[in-house]
Amino acid sequence: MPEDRPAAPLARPRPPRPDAAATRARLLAAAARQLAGPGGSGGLAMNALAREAGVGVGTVYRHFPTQQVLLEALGVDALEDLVAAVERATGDERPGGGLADLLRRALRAQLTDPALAAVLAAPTATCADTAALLDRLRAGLDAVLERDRAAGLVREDVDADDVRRLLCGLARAVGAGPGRASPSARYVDVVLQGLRPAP
Amino acid sequence: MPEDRPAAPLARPRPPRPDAAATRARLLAAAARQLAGPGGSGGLAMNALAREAGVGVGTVYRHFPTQQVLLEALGVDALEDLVAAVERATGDERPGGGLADLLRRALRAQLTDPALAAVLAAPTATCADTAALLDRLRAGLDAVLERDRAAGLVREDVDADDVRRLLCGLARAVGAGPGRASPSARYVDVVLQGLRPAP
Amino acid sequence: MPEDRPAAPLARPRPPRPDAAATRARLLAAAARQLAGPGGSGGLAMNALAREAGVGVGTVYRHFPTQQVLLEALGVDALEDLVAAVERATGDERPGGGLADLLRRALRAQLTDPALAAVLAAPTATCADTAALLDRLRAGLDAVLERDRAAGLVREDVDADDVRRLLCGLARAVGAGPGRASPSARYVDVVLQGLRPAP
Amino acid sequence: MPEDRPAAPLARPRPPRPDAAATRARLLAAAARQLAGPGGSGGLAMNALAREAGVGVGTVYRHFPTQQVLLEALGVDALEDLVAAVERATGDERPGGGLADLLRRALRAQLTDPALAAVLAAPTATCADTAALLDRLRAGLDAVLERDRAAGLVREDVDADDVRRLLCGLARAVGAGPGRASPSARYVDVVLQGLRPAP
DNA sequence: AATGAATGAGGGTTCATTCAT
DNA sequence: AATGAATGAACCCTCATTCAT
Repeated sequence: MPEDRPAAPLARPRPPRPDAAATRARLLAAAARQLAGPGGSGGLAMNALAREAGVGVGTVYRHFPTQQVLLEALGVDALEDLVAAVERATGDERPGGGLADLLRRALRAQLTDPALAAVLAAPTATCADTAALLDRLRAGLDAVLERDRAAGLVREDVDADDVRRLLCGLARAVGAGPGRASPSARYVDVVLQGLRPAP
Repeated sequence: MPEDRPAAPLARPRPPRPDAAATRARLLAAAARQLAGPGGSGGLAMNALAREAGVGVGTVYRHFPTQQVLLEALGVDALEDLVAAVERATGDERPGGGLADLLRRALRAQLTDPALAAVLAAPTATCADTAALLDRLRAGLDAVLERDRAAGLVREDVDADDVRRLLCGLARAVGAGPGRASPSARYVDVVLQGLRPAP
Repeated sequence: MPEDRPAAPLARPRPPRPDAAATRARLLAAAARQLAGPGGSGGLAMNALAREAGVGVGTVYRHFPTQQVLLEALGVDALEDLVAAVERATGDERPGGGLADLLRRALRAQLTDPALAAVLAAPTATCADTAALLDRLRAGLDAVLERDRAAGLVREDVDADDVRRLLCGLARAVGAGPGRASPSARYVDVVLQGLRPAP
Repeated sequence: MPEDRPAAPLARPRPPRPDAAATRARLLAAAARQLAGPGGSGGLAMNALAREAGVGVGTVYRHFPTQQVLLEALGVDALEDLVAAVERATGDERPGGGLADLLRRALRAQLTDPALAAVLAAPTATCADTAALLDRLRAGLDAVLERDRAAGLVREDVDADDVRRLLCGLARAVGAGPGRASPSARYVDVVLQGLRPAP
């Protein structure tokens, strides 16, 4: 078995040069700063980003041909975490425990990372990675819901996509006023209780 | 006849000339068209608005010095309707009935009129009118909540502003996916049930 | 007869303000300079034009929404002159005289004014004015050709559009080498002689 | 075995490595595709070219330090063919026959290969090869013209460079309208007849 | 009141070219 | 030789806003 041949050239786009990776990281950091940024604009202006990151515009475009691609790249880590949490919850046999936690975590993640909020709210993903993660998110949530539904803990008429949308709504509700920490627990509570089967 | 009175009675903004009123109406109509308009841009480009309404840009600025003012002017009618509904519900002695209706109505109004959604979500109103309406909205909602809370129908820890924010969240949830009619009833249901006191 | 009413509002886009007219003129002058310009680029960069003319970019776009519109505006005077000459030639009964003159004049005009060359070479006009002039050009040339053809002075198989295209070719031939004055007379000669019926 | 010879024989550009030759060929093919390519841009964007050819940009620059060099490299084959045809015509003793054929062929070649058109129209060649070919073209054409002039078949005042320029003009005339096949024969005819001595 | 010309910041994008690996 | 990351000037265009008429 030639375990030591230089690289696995299997359609894997080749390991990025280290300097390119560094640039990419700097760009992502700058973009995150900008997105959360003090202007509050939430915009992802490519030129501004280049300036902020101290690179030429072309470099931004080389790494992220589209703002959408950039956005998804920004959100992908948080999304991965979230998916991992969902899949962990899937493994849990006991009904009821997981969902509350997931909602709380998802809300917190959206508030922390606006890019995640944007990705969750966007109708469709551009990057294959993101799309795959969103699929896993849905599948995992559906599994959790199914389990809890079977235990009579969740309404019949709510599926994973409803949960995703309600999560977007939660983030918005929290964002629509002053105070970010205090209300979010209550709002999650409201939705959680609302997800139970009608008495 | 006081033909020579130098100015209008103080602070009362002289009744607008009929043609100015017509212009204003045309502007609002054009703006509404644009906001809902095709392209889904949702933007309120002043120049485009002027063109669409058949006036000069300057005229737009004369009527609406700020985009925020324009936005509030656009949303004010729907907001008035909503406030009226809330105040009607206030008059109703029977607990429990009004809130569901109000939520449904408010959600529908937001989906119909993006300007209302924006006004409800905005932290602060610029125009005195809007601010007053928002105050009345809060007062009315608080009254309704208080009544229902007293009847044990609503959680203790939710006030009018929470309801406003949750309404914004509802609009977002509906907007974050395909299908606008079907899910909205369910989502309102979820929130309504979630607003009840924990069992 | 109310001869003195302020203006004839007949779908005429209203007399431009004098200052706007001046700006427009400055823009056209700058554009002509640029087109002939030392960079030899022949480009019509809107930003560069704005800089050269000392106005903001927006102003350029206000006057000329498209580079094509600008180009046609640049060439329209020369085109009008040419059309006038053609139509004058049309009035001339004597066969044979006019065509030589027209070709010479058209070539000279193209060499003087690159915008005219571009307009003549372009497949289609964007502005109604230009299109109308091109139509008149064709009609006039066809009349001249018909007259001369009837007198046995011009080949049967050549029409106005062929003449237009050959004129573009002449301009190119002159431009494809050093010396602009001397060869052009000869080249026109060649084409003129070539347009006669084969012996 | 001279394993240690420091460099290739002076000024003779060492026979290219076979893989380099292949790369070069791929680049030329890709460039030709681009130049004729859809979008009709006719541009020779180096980056796009590299992508299309599946090499890095650097490689493009290694092979063709300038766009001009690339252009000449692209056109050189067609130019060689043309020169060969001219020199064959030179060998022909009979006056009159060759020129018509050469013009037709040259026009066709330009329409087929935009790079040839560009090279013929360009004031000066950058590459020695191209320059040499252009010299041979001129010499050959002059020989043909001289022969035909002696036979009274060609005007006195036209030389090889005029023919080159008229050829550029022909290509332009053909290109300045719809229909590429039909008019070109006629246009060549016009020029051919125009090149005869005035009657 | 109304007009619309002018402004110019700013965001989007492309592309020739250089250079470290 | 080859690579491709990085650069940044230059263009494109939109739009909020001001101001003289």
